[in-house]
Amino acid sequence: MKTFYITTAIDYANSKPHLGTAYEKIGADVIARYRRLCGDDVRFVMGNDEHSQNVRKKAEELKLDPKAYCDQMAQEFQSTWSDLHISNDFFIQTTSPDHHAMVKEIAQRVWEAKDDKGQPLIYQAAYEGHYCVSCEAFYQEKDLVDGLCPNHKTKPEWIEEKNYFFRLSSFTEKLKAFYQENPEFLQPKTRKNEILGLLEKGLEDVSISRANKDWGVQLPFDEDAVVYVWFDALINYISALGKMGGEMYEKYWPASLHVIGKDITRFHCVIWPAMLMAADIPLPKHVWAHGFVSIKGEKMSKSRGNVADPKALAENHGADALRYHLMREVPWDRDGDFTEERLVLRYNADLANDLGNLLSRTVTMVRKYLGETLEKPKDFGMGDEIQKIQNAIVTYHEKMSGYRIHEALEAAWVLVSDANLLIDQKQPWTMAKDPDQEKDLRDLFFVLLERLRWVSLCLAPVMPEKMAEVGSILGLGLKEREITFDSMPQPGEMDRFSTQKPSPLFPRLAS
RNA sequence: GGCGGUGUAGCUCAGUGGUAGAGCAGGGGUCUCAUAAGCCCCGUGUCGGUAGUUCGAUUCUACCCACCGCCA
Repeated sequence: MKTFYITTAIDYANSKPHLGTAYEKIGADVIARYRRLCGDDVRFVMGNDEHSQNVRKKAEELKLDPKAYCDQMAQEFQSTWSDLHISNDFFIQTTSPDHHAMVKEIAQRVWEAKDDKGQPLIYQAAYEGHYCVSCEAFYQEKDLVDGLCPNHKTKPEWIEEKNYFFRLSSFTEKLKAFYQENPEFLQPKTRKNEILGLLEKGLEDVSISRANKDWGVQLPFDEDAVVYVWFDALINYISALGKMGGEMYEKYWPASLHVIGKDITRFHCVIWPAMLMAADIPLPKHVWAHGFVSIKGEKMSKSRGNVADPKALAENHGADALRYHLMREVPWDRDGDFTEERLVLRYNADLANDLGNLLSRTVTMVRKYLGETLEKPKDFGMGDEIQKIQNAIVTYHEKMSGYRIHEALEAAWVLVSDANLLIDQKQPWTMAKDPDQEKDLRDLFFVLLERLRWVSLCLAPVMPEKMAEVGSILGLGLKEREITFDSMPQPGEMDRFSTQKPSPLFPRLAS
């Protein structure tokens, strides 16, 4: 069985999940669920990044032990993800012993490694500069705005300390060659162009430690320093699989896909591959850098006070509706805007009017005209309609396997709108009055139920709960994580539908 | 400042060397199975601006403007 290891970026543990992080998790979840339906052995991991100084500071403010605070936040994140129907198999915390051990192991490996010229890949040097504690980054004089951090508008500290550096500069050519040989590694393409531009300029060495003893992973070769958060955080993708060389590692590494935001491609597509090369570990197959969700055209930020709470949105409109809306309105390869008004608009148009009502009218008519159970008609005569289902599925798979989620949804929606059209053209309520047309009526409803069955399968990655409901109304008796596209009866091959009385799947929302 | 992207109907976007389309919203009509849902009809918008290549450009080239991203 093909394995598929998918990860999302780990989140800073010191602020609650917002709509932007939710968007990333939902998109990754859709891909994970899709791969499971394709029959892959999927490992889907996400987690929290806990070694930031901000986390420790926040814990101090709350008078909590930092680790206790991290555990509390991990609970909060997981509860939100669960509310959003995220199907991750594991949630990693970077304060966990397994993660610490892995970071040390990899740091040690790199420490012992040398580049082509025989230079050590980690060396010590003095580091000084304007340091913003909130960013946990150094700034040069010219980057400051009126002497303040450009992001936080706070006065940075002047810090001079001995740091360990990773000789990233030695990897410029290797990475160029890597991108040459793996043009699909980073997608979408615009993000790749940015990285190629970086490589073209040549890479500079990066600091990978901080002089700090009490929060972080201690360097195995210097206990007075901890590993810098980024070097630490990236390693979660491996430590989430347990031990190096362990069963999980052997099975799932290298990762099939890292899903990240477009703001952190440099870490995932330059530093991370270089780290892995240095430690002699295979590189992940793909990185997908998604876009950002804005709110009413504005960037989401705490200072603007427009941070949307995904938990509340899911509670108000249903998690599946929120998932559908985000996946349909915010292209997975670009930025998009979110407003609750548009969510309601889309919900009513697509989910209530088109899909929900289609299910309702179809199943109601079947039960009324032909009874609760519909067997596949003998001498079934609408093969061309079955072919249309198949065509839509082919497009759907093309789009999904290229991670064009919003386009895949469009492809699946063809099945829905064509079904509504077909009903109006055939007018089954008229046919039902003529006993001679019963055979045609059975053919028609078989087609319609087959359409709905495949709609429910194709949309299941995006709306798992609601599509399971469709499945039970159609009497499919499916168990999540047990079905695959291939194991299901193919279009036109279903033996019988034992329908249940439908209740509105997506009740209309007041607009 | 350098590199890259975007700029098309109210909104979200697709698209082509021969003067442009979809969905949603809006207006009108119609069936009645259904969640007052469905279906049908209605879109002239200087395809960001200017110049050029061309018989002809929204589609190619150059420059400019606006916004965005990355880098400096």
